[in-house]
Amino acid sequence: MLDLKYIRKHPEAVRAALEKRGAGFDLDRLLDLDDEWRRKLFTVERLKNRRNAVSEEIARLKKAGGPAEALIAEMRDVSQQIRERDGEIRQVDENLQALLLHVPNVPHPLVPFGRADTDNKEVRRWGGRPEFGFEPRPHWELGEALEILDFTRGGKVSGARFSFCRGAGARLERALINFMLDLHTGRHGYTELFVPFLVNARSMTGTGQLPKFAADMYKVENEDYYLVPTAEVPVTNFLRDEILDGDTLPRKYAAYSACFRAEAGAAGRDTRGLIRQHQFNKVELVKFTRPEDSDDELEKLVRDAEEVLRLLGLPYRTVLLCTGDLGFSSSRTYDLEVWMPGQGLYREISSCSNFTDFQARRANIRYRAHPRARADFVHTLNGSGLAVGRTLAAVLENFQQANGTVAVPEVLRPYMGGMERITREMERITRE
RNA sequence: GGAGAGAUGGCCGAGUAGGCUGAAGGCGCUCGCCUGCUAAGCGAGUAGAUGGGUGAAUGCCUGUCUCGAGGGUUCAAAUCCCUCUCUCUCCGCCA
Repeated sequence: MLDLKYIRKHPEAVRAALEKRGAGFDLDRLLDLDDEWRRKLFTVERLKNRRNAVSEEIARLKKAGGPAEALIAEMRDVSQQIRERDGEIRQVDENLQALLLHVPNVPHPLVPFGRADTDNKEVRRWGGRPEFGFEPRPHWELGEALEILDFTRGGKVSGARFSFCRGAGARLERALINFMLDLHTGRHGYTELFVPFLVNARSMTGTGQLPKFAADMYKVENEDYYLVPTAEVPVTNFLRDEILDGDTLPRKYAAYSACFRAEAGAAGRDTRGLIRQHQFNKVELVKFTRPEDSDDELEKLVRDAEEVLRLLGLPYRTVLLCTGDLGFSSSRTYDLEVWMPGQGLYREISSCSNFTDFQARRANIRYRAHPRARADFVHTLNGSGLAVGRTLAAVLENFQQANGTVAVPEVLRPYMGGMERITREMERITRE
């Protein structure tokens, strides 16, 4: 969330930022509530000051054996007034905080203005699109033909937007996860975390999913547990309510998790294949930095994610999101889009964002620049490194052969027991 | 799930016959002194949030709140009562 004091001091700057995002938000109502809250606070604090002073006086009188009845009677009345006014203030404050949690982050000055994803700016492009001597097929056709992806049984066992990986497909999924984690922890200096897949509402609020996007998530009935939509939530909240030593920054974590998304409002979109599932795997990168370092760290984060695609040999482009396409909590976001030959389009496979102090303020994550310095909010960043299901789909489509088999990218072979090619594999039958 | 114990400042840890304890003491940290170097020693300082005032500013002055969370009793609660959460120990159950 934004700093209320900042909003109070620079209401026009905030208004302009919200306008650029195309976010319809009633800033005046928030400012009015803030004003009301401060006025009421001021009056009740005067009463409390009086109560504190007289209470001391009463203690002194009683000790000296003097008469305190008149003062006690007066305080009875004052305390009653305080109770009433505290109630009013609390009401105003709750409304104010609730509203504040719905204000999105202010876009970074370098973010291009735009209304929709068509206004995003491509910043680089890597890899030639592979030439096929045949019509490349989409991954769901390849996967089903090879019997490594099974959407029909996913539907039977769970429902729409669920699937099974089988045999070499399951192995490939696992290989990708391990390859990504090994790369980021081994060469990019991230510390691996394995995280809870269920988190509480406080965590969901910390990273910005709640309260505004409750409909996008799965909640466990009768429990304060949500299924994580991304490892960003548990990893960022890993350091919630902590004060970090400035010397330990930046802190970089890589975490695999399953991700669960309700995909409310996506009815009819991407109904085929692995692109939009209710459950998918992802390796997430999260950084905690000093405010002055977050711009540079975002660039490095994007490079770390791109490295995965380069090593796999998957063509991609990097896109800077415009103001209108920016996520709620983000100040600046780069998307990586991988080339999908079977569908003839670039498809988002990673999203790397700088949240500045927006999440840190919600989750109360601070640091001290020096041991005596006052604690200040860190900046948080995160990015997919990468979405595993979509990566698997991209591998199938980019490495498909004329005969319907799929070559295994060089870097994955050690993770696949040396397998060089995925062919249709019959169920193994063990005989006694 | 059953029984018991606990939750205090960056950390550890005092504080229950309610008032002068926002909080002893220690550790850590910062500054200064001392020291050939290191270690030790000496002195001072060191919670957070928020309102108001003031300043060009690092700030300074002042009020309020915070001893797991919420509620209650009282003129007054870290201290009494209720509810909840979490942690630890034992038992049960389980991967």
